[in-house]
Amino acid sequence: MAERSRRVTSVDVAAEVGVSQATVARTFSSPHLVSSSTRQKVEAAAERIGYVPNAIARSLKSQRTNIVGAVVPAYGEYWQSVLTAFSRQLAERDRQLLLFSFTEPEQVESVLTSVQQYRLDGLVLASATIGQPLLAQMARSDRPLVAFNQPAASGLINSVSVNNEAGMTDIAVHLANLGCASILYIGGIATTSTDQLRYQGAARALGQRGIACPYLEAGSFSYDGGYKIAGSVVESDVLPDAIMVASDEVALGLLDGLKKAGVSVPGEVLVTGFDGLPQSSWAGYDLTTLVQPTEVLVERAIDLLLDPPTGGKPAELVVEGSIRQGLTTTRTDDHPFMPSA
Amino acid sequence: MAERSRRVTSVDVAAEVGVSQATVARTFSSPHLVSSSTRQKVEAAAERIGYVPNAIARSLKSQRTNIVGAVVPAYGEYWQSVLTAFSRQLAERDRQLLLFSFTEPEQVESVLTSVQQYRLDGLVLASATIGQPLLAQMARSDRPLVAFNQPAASGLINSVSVNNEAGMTDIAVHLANLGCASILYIGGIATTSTDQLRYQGAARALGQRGIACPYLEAGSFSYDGGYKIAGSVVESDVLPDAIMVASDEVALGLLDGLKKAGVSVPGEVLVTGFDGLPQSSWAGYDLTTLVQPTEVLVERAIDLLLDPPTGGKPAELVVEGSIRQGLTTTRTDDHPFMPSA
DNA sequence: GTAGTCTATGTATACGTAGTCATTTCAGTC
DNA sequence: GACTGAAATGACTACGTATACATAGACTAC
Repeated sequence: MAERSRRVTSVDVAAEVGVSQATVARTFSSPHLVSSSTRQKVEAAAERIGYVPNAIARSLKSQRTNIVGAVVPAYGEYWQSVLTAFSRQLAERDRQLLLFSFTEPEQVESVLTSVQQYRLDGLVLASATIGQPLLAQMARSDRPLVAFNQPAASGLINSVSVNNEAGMTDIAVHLANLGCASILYIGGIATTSTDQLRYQGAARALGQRGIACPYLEAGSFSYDGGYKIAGSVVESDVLPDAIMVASDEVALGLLDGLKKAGVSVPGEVLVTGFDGLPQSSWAGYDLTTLVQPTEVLVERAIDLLLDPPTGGKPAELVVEGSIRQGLTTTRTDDHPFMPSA
Repeated sequence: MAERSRRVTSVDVAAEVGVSQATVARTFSSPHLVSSSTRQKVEAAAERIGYVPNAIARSLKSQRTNIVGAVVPAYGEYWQSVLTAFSRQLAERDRQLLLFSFTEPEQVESVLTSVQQYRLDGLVLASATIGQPLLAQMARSDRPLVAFNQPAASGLINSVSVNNEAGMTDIAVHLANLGCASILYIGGIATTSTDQLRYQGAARALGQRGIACPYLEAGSFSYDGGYKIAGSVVESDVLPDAIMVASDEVALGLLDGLKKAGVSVPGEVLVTGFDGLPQSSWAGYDLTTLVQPTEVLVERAIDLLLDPPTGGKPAELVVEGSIRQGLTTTRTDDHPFMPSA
């Protein structure tokens, strides 16, 4: 009692019950190999002396950690929701999530070297800002790898994405059907593949209908980016009929920026987003947006991690989103443009 | 080439360079014990044959994982921001974050048994819904434990919290100084210590000024909780001068609910929150709230985890928040009550 | 020249478990 | 009652590293 007791191991339990260490180990890792009578004795003894299996030792021996890593940007409403979905769904499959977050794209490289030290069962790369060279390097790893909503990774490693192009096309068609004749597109960061695909989806659909679609860059995928760029939009002589924004968070900033500038939505201009954040459906915004099927995307990604397809080219999963219509594209009577007029 | 090469270990590097395995290990874990010439040779060889230290084996031997666990609710804007802060600050200290999220309070117990298997360097318990019995059980663990914003844990394990009571007092005084004579308090979940402390801070300060402060429970700490309870508030015959809400997320829901009901804020009623979420300062809401110093709180928590105070009673850190005044408590001319009138 | 000190390295072992192989137990059958 | 196959268990080793201990050399100080 005077001395702090040593760590309790499976050997201690074995001694307590009078069986071998192997039997104790089997009781916890493959119970079906142990007779029910010994199993009960072992479990009782473990409980009594406070034995808890050591996952570190198990991982070393079995070469499996039951842990999945995720490299995710530290900021952004969208990534936070993705993270939550991963954590929850992994827990349902008895896996844990080891989080590697980063604030600057330059940090990713050093993060990845850190990642390699843990022999994780798999790794999710979730960011639009991991460059192709780095991806190619990671692809040589023998661990399952999945790029999440990072279209640039296609062909290099397994990837799961929402259909960015088709999604934005849906929104564009929606706006065109409402009679919009002039549409401004606000992107996040023009160099990201996500941004490019979404813009292409919009531009192509609108081009076919003879509608121009100038591109304006917010400079980030943040609320502030959208709020600030509202100023530039208002300064121009004439407002477009509608503004398509590359992401919900930017769109929410834009909405507030427009409101402050005295521009009415949807009265003077329609606004749309992309992602389907919870906040977008908050009554204060009620943004029309393309809802990403995040739960499905995450489920597919985890599938790819836990039993990866063998051989051949990397999988390239694309899942369709669905449009959610909000007040920001609900036509009102005083709307300046009338398709049938 | 035909055969898949084996995993590369420190033994392989040792053979390549012509030194012992111990020297290779020292090169990576205690470089100062190795001469710079050998170190360079070892590092070069490691790079050449693709050696990466195995953190699992290191952890098993050294009894340190360099990983901190966090038990956090899966939902809620506030917890997501806390999580991000932890992940980022831990990365700065060369630690990783293993995430254990849960959706129902009942899950916590099973999560904790899972947690024990990983011999983590420390564990953050961040939720208002972990009961005292469970805490007492965890307190017997030999690993550093910190309760984050969970006042009920005081005395049982190390804890770090914002000063809930003083913070809400500040808000109450702020409202009283604006001349509010009738104030309604909307709590999240009445049984949580967080909720209780915040209400006490409000009720005491207002009581001293002869202002009643009825308590209404939203039933959750969510946006929806606030949105729905707006209905109950509006139904009552007379609106209070102000509504104090226990958390920002609930307050944002309430604001939208009031707006939908046609109640003007701050025209007809003032509204305040607690937490200081980014969304609260979005122009669409501009909520008066008590801003938690999250970065500081997280820093203190990590300090307690990484070098825990020895002996004595558990530490009980309380950090002061600061009020941020927004439009929701900015008096307008058409305000129904006038303190000097 | 010798004792002492310090640095750099090697040897050997332990961390706690899973799984391979061998051995024992046992129920079932002719 | 001997044989058979399956079920249950035990002995042993490997997973890849960190570190205590020992040792060899280089250097200082008398």
